[in-house]
Amino acid sequence: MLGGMDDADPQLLETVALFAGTDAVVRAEAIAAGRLHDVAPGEVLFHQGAEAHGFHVLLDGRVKVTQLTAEGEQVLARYVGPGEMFGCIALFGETHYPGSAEAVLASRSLSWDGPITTTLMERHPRIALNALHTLATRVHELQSRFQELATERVERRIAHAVLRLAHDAGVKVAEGVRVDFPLSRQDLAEMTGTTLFTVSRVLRAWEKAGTVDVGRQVLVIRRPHALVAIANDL
Amino acid sequence: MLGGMDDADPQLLETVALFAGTDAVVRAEAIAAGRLHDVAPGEVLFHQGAEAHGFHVLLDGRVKVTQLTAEGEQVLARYVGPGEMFGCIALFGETHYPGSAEAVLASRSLSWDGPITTTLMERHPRIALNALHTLATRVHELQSRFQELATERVERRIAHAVLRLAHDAGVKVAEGVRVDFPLSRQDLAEMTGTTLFTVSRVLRAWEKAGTVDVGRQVLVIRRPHALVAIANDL
DNA sequence: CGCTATTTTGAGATGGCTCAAGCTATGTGG
DNA sequence: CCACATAGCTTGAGCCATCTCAAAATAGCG
Repeated sequence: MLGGMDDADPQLLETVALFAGTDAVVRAEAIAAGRLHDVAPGEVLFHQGAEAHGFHVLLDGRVKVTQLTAEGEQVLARYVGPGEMFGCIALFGETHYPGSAEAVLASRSLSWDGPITTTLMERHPRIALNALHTLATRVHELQSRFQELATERVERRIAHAVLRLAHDAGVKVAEGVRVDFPLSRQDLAEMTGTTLFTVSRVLRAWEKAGTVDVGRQVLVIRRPHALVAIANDL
Repeated sequence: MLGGMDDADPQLLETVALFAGTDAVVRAEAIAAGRLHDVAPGEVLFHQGAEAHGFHVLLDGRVKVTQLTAEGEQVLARYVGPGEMFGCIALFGETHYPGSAEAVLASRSLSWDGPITTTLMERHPRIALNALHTLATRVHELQSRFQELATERVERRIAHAVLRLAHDAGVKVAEGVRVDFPLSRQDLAEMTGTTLFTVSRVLRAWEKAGTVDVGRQVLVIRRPHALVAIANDL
């Protein structure tokens, strides 16, 4: 973790949705005003309940955002990929982070504190509109997940979660598509509102049917269309 | 439903969060650019799947936003109260409404189409920042509901839903706090991911314990603290 | 090569769903 | 003003998807 951004690559934000439609000068200004963080897998970027000190964009790697309940149960809010923003709820809404962010791969992020973010957006409304677009998409996705949890059985929910992971974090390999970061049964359970035991049974059944290959924290989707069929209850 | 806003009350938007911190001239400009809609209970403001034709602010009344699944099950996304915006996901994110909006009381709303909204926000970044604040709060609330659905049993979830309704749409009456619009067992079931039968049993049990009074589409909370105890599993 | 975290599998318990039947406010037309 | 229709609600009984808990197997790591 380090500050001092004078030597930073000016192209860092070129493919970041938040800065879409802004010109290079604005992006350079933003890079200069931000702080760059480098974290190793397992390192925590911020803790649930901590006072929000910034708003982040992930440049590289993968970050997992979780929420812990009062009873000690954990829920996995989402995995953040390169180019996505995170830790933004605290900044625009609450004053404290509603969840924790932990790197699951070596990651690099750029962050800005509240006043800087506000100034940036006031001067460049396009950035605020981009952020609105992203948050609107997030609300929509959360509503879909809520609907799934409210109306679908476990197997379908897991199928949806796996398809989403394949789409957002899948890399092509010989046998199909592999999720590009370590993913345990527990993680999948926390995403879909079930237990690691049930996830294990479901994945095992899929493996026997030749739909996926599973290993320790490894998931390879062999036949995506079979999962689509399960997800859509065909 | 009517357009032509020349005779509209210039104070219409004074207490609307989206316009907080803007001056009267800007609000007058916004009112002039918007369309006013009057709807009776049961009337639909927009249908799920329809192309988004606008972004709305509720001035008076109460609107229910629902989503229908491919299998025909319904989920209740939220109730919208005076001063809140709705139908905004479609505008900033998707191009079609992800849900339907139906008035549950006589209601009045003001709406703007996409280009007007964008122009307004580009000229007055404060409005975009206010919208960001609102959407961030929505994401946070949705995450809480998701967490509840994923980790809590039915009775606690219903208690949370009822407390939220009392807070957002409660009016003081002699016996306690009444939810100020017609609310069926089915509605509560669609909010909490359960069935109307289970909701009926739970409310009945609470009534016997003196915690609430229930009737046809009527709900009065007599002892909020008892519900808080249930919601927090004390 | 042993330690530890992860995963698998089994057996039993159960919360909440399903479906059927009856009940009761509320509104409506005669 | 009453009989009736209707939408909303209650209650019961049986079932089953999923959870719980225990124990063993496996894989990776130091």
